Amino acid sequence: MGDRMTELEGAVLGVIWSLGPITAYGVVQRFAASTTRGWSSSTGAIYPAIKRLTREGFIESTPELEDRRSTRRLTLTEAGKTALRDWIMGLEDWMGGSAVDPVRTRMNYIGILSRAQQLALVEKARGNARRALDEIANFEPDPGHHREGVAIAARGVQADVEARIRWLDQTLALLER
Amino acid sequence: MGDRMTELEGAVLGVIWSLGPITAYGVVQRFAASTTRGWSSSTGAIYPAIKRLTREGFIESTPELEDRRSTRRLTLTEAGKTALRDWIMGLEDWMGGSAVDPVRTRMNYIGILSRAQQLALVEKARGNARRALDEIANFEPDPGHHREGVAIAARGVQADVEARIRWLDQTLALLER
DNA sequence: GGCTCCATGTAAGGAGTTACATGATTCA
DNA sequence: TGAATCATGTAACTCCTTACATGGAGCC
Repeated sequence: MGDRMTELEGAVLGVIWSLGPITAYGVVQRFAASTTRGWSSSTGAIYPAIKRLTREGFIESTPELEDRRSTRRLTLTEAGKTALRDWIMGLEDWMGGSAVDPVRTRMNYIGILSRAQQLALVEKARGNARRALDEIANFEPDPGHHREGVAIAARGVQADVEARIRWLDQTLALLER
Repeated sequence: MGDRMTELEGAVLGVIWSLGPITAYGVVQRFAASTTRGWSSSTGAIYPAIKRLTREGFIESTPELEDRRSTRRLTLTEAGKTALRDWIMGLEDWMGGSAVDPVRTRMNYIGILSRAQQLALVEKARGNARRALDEIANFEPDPGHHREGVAIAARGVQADVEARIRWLDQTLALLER
């Protein structure tokens, strides 16, 4: 792609690289199963993305002959691997600061709420975070060929959610005081 | 709005509530100045959002008479305040887990990189995070009428980025070993 | 035979991005 | 007077979401 790839396109290349040969449907399932909420997992996003990436020559699509569904197995071409590397290394300067987060965004404006509502909001957020942490703990990744990166990312998610819970606990103590 | 508001719309209501009366241009500047990267701050997103919210009756727009630019000061209507409260309290179950993050996403696929590239990536991410932390430390929020929420959100951002740096430090140690 | 899952797609609509256009005000 | 900033907006484009459509495979 002459211009930069979207996060979805990059992630699709990554999934095909680590889990491929895989069907487009499999890619969709993979996104749906992610513990990280916010991934689309909608066919209306992923199929067109795969089509674009195929058109660029990054994905090779070979039909499964023993299946009369129009099943096709996807793998990365050499150009696709290069594109994946470039996408990963093309981390922008602003990435790695704090991303937009729906909980923090809302927290800015809790002054408009009653104290009871504020407490309810923070407790709800903490409940959400705890549930997410459980989900992460129980999650076992697909047996892809390359586990190291997945394990590192998983620790990142965990550290993130744990820090959030500590923050919410402090906030709760502050508001209850 | 019959259907749910977007994050941008909610945040716009929040900014107008906490900083208003404020011009649309001022709202744009406020987003641009945010330490949280990922906010649009594009007129092509914010002006139409304000238009939608005005159409819904959430924003009142009064022309500034002593200014021949078409300057208008925005404030929230009562319906707008209710909508802001509903948006804040309408935190979905999945919010508060981990959001999509460009650094973590890429980390999943570092297996395709050489060890040198892996180290470069992690170091770059850590540099980004450190810079973000500095920016947060030096940031002083606008003197809005309601500081408590802003202070809480700021602590959240700080905790988030600090956790990220610890994670990246560990990852670096792991990869260098 | 019917239900569930596998598998691939498209159509309509909405929201955000980039880039452009226009003009007033302020300050050196 | 010229440049930077204040101030409002639109047009084209891209991508994502929701919803729908279609049909084969596997299992009870």
